[in-house]
Amino acid sequence: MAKRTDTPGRLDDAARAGWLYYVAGRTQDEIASTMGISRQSAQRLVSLAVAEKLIKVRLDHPIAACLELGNQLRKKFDLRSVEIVPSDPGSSSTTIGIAEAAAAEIERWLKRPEPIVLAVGTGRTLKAAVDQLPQLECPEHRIVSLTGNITPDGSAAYYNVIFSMADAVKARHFPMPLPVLVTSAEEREMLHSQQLVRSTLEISSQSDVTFVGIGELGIDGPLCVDGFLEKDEMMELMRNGAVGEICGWIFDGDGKLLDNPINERVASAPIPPRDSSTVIGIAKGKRKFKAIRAAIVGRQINALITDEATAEFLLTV
Amino acid sequence: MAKRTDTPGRLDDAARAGWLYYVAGRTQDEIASTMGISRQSAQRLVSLAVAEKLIKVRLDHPIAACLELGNQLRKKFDLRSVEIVPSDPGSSSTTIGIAEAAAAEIERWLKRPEPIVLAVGTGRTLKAAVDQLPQLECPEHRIVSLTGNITPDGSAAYYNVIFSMADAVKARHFPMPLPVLVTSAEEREMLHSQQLVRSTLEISSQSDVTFVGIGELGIDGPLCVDGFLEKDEMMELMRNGAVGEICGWIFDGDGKLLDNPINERVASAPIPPRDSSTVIGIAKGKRKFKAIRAAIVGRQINALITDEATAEFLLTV
DNA sequence: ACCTCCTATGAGTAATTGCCCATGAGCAAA
DNA sequence: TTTGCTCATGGGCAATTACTCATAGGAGGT
Repeated sequence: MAKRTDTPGRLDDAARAGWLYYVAGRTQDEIASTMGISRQSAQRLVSLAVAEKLIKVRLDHPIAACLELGNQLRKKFDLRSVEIVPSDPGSSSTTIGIAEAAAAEIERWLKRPEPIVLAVGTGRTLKAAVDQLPQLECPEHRIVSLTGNITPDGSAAYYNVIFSMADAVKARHFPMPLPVLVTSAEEREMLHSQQLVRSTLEISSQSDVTFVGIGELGIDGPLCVDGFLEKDEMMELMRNGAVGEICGWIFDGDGKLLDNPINERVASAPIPPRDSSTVIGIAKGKRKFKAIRAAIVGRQINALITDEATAEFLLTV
Repeated sequence: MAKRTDTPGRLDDAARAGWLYYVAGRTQDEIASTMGISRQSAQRLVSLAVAEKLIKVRLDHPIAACLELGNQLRKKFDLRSVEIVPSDPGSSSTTIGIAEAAAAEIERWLKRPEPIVLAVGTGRTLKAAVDQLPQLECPEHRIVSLTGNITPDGSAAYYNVIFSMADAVKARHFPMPLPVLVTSAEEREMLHSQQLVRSTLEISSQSDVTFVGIGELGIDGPLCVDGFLEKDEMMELMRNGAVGEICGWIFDGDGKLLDNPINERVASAPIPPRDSSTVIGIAKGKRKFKAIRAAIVGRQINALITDEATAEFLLTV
């Protein structure tokens, strides 16, 4: 995953080829001859530009069906905002589409003139969204992570997105210098009382807008896959009615945070208050249906970015 | 030009198809079967989405701005090619950046398989560019100098670049065995009628590509600094509207060669014909703004390598 | 100095896309 | 109803693009 930097000019070339191809609309043959390389090399540069996410495509048209679904959802659940993107029935990706839409929404918030605090959770979907962000300069804003950046084995949590975000967005950013899960409620108390952590928690509580992924439970869910919970712990949770999690905070089918030993060990900041702050959940996909519904009805989130299929499910239940 | 709005659903479909194509990365065949239409219709929807600018493509890389500027310049002045490099506001160098870019361009030409004639002018910028060239073997090409290699005091002209070029590039090279300035139009006639000079002039007129610097006038400009003109001659020229020179050929603010005693004494080859040959000007910097602009509008050159700041100036005037 | 491994490159080929044309449906005017 | 026009459609085909494979060049290790 680490990017090769041994040929720094190569990305420049890729950018140039990608620009000529996508923006200027030249063919790869023309690009090849203007850049003095072979057609195949031109093709490689173009796909490199795509692979490196130098090329950002966005669709600038409200699709009527999506808008309508969004409106209905917003009314039904009293949400602050809902964004629906088209479903792609042929893809099993849990990020495609909503990542771009979330990136656009993040960008809109960051382009506001007045200083804001933007909080981010964690997860693959959010990571994919942040990867879509363009370079932005917004020194007036603050970006804070709700979740710790250390995994159980002591390494940096890959899906902690604030570092990726810092690469793209020039703003003050505040990681949470904590593990994701600690060993006991007491340890959490102790860590949270440290000055550095306290001030980060304080900032997060003042968040104007928060972007969070919504994780489903299950042995294939992120908490297990990323090694935060053992299989038997997961089974125990699910027996107790848990259906989803946001930033590690586990909730049941009504979206109520569970009162159990796991939640006592979650070191994440509390989700910013939904009455004073916009908390946008980003998630789609059948496996997440129950978790998303619970997060909404339990008001763990008050805004949503999802896809058509998920929206239709939410309207039927 | 007015778009039909009688089928409002059509743009939605276009948006959906465009989304599936560009964001979800599906093929048009897949889109067609998903949407229940023929492949051709899917293709039409996708191109409609592009034509209606529903699809916004953005390149997130520093050189994107340069490419965009270059494109605008190329269109505005009908240039064959334009290359813009990032400006370095902290540097007052008139060569940094464009020298490397020019070297890359020279290299691209020299790597062409078919034999070409490459002509070079003179000047510090071009010298810096040639110094960036790697060792190349291209015995099939010919490299010719447009300008003489003897200064008024009889020594070799330091900024005559063909000798530096010969060090790096193994090709047949043709210096111009003349002074830069002669004493009269008659002397020029006589010298140009020599067999050796005539054949060199003949080669230069067949140049496929020409690289020239653009000199500004003024008592700090190259013509004065290098001792080709006296201060009072320079003042006289500037009173007559001269703003710049290429290979010693002095032109006014409209890029028209001046009809005066100095130009009659310039022994350089004529600039190769711009309708049949690519003549690339290499220059940047505030002091050269007027000269560059004149060279372009007067079509002394038909291609340009410069930096962002200069490009922005050229777009505003 | 030699060897090995890795990566970039170019050719060939399959897949995909863009374009032109003939056709026919829809619609307005006669 | 007929006529004439426009425009979407789908087939066919040429152009363009993506992928696979074998090879060459170069860095790094022995």
